[in-house]
Amino acid sequence: MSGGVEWALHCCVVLTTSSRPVPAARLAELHDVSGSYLAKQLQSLARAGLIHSVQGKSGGYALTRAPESISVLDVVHAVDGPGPAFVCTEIRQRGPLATPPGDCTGACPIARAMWTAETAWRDALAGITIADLARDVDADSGPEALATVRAWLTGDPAG
Amino acid sequence: MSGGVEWALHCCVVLTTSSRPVPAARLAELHDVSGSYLAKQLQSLARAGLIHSVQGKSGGYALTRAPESISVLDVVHAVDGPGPAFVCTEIRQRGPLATPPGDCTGACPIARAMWTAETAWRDALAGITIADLARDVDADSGPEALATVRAWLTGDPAG
DNA sequence: TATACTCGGATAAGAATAATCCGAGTATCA
DNA sequence: TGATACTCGGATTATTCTTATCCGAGTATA
Repeated sequence: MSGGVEWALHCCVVLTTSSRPVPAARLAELHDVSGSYLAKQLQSLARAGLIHSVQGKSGGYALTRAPESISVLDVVHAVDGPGPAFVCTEIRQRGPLATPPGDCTGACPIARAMWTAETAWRDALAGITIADLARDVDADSGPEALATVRAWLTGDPAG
Repeated sequence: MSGGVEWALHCCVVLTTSSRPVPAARLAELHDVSGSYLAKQLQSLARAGLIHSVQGKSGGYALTRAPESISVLDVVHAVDGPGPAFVCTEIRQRGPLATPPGDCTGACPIARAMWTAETAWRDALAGITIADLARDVDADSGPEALATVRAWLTGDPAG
């Protein structure tokens, strides 16, 4: 799993505090990460339609949908791609004892087992929304935490 | 997820057919994969205690435990390592609005969400054993499939 | 006792990730 | 209305991890 997922999730959570677009550079400064690279993750989120970009002087990124309708799985798929983590190379069809292609109607038992587990993983991620995460942050650090973030994000660049 | 997991699982399944040690080179030929690299995965399995190596002229690898007591999760952990796929870099403790370390008693909500999903994934893999996979192969390809593999593995090197 | 076969760890090549840069476009402000 | 300053966007490079390979240590065999 690429580390960009963590950054993307944190960005989505803090974006729930601001209805105005937030520049990528400001998000990078808030999290103390490379702005040049965070831009890449934000572009992935934008391509997936989770956030939308606003160009121009007071532009930036803002959530496209309500936080309740953005699942953690949506973010993971946007950043890491929707493909399965386990890729079956059809080993059973290779070697001297290869299974005839006619007998390979479905996926091989090993791939089925791995994909079943991945489905459980995806179902768990699909059941958690960005709104849930924001609520958990409130529960952990108190409501003033995200309020402070909101003020910092929308405040004066001199900070 | 590294591709070696697929090879390791296939090797464990075919090893259920033979009580005698099977050389790594023979397993590689059966699956038509790089013998030099498959050796690396088998060594990982041996270090984890899932298989044991026998040196000498008629040596090779054999399962250490009964197939019913080796879970798919055991194999994945042996090859890919037991660490979590999602690593939390404690972003909340960085930047101008860093959360004080005193407030960070537990994992942050984002890490909790990701790790909950990983637990679901591990639970699914822990519930499937190598014996289950071998039974599924029988169901898919018929009992003669693994019997043929057994004969080929233990048979004359001339093939 | 010599031999041939086995595993085991240390060593290079390749791919994917992580990080960076500069050009295209738009709302702002004079 | 026009110049400007700030924004995003894709193409380019460095680094880490995975993949692949090789040769040396050890043991049952004959």
